Amino acid sequence: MTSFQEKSGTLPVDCVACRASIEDLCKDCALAIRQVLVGYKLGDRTIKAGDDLFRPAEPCAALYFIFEGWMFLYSLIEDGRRQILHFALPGSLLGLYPGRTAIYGVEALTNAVVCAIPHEHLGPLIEKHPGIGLRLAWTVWRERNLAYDRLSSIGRRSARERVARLLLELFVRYRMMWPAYRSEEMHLPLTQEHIGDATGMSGIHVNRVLRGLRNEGIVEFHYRRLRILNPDRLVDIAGVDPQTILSWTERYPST
Amino acid sequence: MTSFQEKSGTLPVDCVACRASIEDLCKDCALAIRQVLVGYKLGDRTIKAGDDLFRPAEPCAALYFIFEGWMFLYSLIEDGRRQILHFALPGSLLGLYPGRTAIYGVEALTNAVVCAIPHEHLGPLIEKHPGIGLRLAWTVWRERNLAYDRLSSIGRRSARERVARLLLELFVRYRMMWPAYRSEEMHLPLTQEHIGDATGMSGIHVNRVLRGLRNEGIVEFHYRRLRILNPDRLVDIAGVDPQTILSWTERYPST
DNA sequence: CGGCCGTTTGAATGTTGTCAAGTACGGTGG
DNA sequence: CCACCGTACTTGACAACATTCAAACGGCCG
Repeated sequence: MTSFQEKSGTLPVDCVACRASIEDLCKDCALAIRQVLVGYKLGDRTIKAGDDLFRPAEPCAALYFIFEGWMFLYSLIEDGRRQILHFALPGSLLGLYPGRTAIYGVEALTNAVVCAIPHEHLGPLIEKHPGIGLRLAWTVWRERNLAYDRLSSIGRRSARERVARLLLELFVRYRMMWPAYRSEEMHLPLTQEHIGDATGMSGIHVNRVLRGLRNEGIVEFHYRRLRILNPDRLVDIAGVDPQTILSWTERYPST
Repeated sequence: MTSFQEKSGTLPVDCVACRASIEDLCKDCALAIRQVLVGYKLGDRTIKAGDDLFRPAEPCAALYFIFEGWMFLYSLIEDGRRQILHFALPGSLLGLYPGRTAIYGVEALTNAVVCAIPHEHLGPLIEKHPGIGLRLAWTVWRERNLAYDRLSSIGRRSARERVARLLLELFVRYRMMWPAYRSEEMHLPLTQEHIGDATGMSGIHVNRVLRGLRNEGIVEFHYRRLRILNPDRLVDIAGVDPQTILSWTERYPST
């Protein structure tokens, strides 16, 4: 049984300096608004790799932002098979809307830190700062679009194309967060099983596809290390247009 | 080239009485807020069955609500294959956020009427009525959850289960709109091709699956007429829990 | 060094897609 | 009312793709 009340206490997140969580909500808001958010926050929480923030069908009492670490949303079916719905990087929004039980679970891939805003603070927060409501909607909207992208990939593309698309997505989203490291290599904390569960295929077949991509000098993924050898070919195989790739990383339009 | 300026003129939607479009945003808002929306509206537009409201990659200049008719969101890939992302019934939200080109297209399955709120009116509207921002976020959140449901279905379930789930979803969502007709029969304006494009399978295989379901006395779908013969079995095959089914139809929590 | 987890590979099986041909429905014009 | 036409549905045979099962290998950590 997980409860957001058990705050870590040891790791107070600095909301004002926080690059990750608040970016989409408050990039061009006055610094003041960030400080406002601090007032509505409940506390922070750390989750160990492999643990759940919440499980499927478990009530979820707060709105979370990931401050640090990788997590993923998943759903389970009766026979134990799992579908990964979304990989959540720092800045992702995690549980919205009070009194509802989540239809999916959230598990940490690495050790992670999330900050929580209790649902009952949400109404007052938005009354005071209406702009945040629209930004919230925009953040969810983006996640919805990403889900739609994945839907086309899984529904209409071959195993090879699906794997290529997922690796590309994770690479692009990761690199946006640390643009300083302009490397074609990254630490990707997944197993081939995870990739299979995210792309709707068996882990074993993921392996075969990866071998193919490696032999052709396109990408290498081995023991949680991803190397993009031929970015252009990868984009080509993934079959996503540049427009769409941009949409994975775009920020709230500052008018 | 479609443009929202070409208002129908012939069919002014009555926003105050409108059951469909505004329900989620304003169910327990004062009637006054509905009247406010009228002021922010641009006009209405009719779309003939088979026509697009907008095409993939086409800029989308307004926020639309479906007032009447069935539509669907789709994306296309190079070789012409299509993935249907979502079937939109009256009340669905259609294009959010300014200056962006949609990554998908929207086509009408039946003749349809939508009402449009220009993006530039959105900011002022929400400044004045902050509650609407949160409701907007909630609406999008629901669509995101629905997309996640579909993702598990397509990614992890057999053809038979996927078809069952889709028919169940459409039936449940449809019946919520007209609860008066408590019939197990409905007009479902799709071809088997549509079902295939939505479930990630070929139209031909959809046919085989439907034959199976018909032979077992579970559902009949023939020339746009859907009949649920054995609801319990259908839910069972679709493999969705009652909790999830409820989430497809739930409304904004009135606190 | 041993054990464990994740990866790698092969062979057999199964599900779904493709191709090709035929059939039924529903609307239109005579 | 009927003949006609186009679209959608139906069916079978075959091929392609992905899954499953089983076994071995590899890195990593105690």
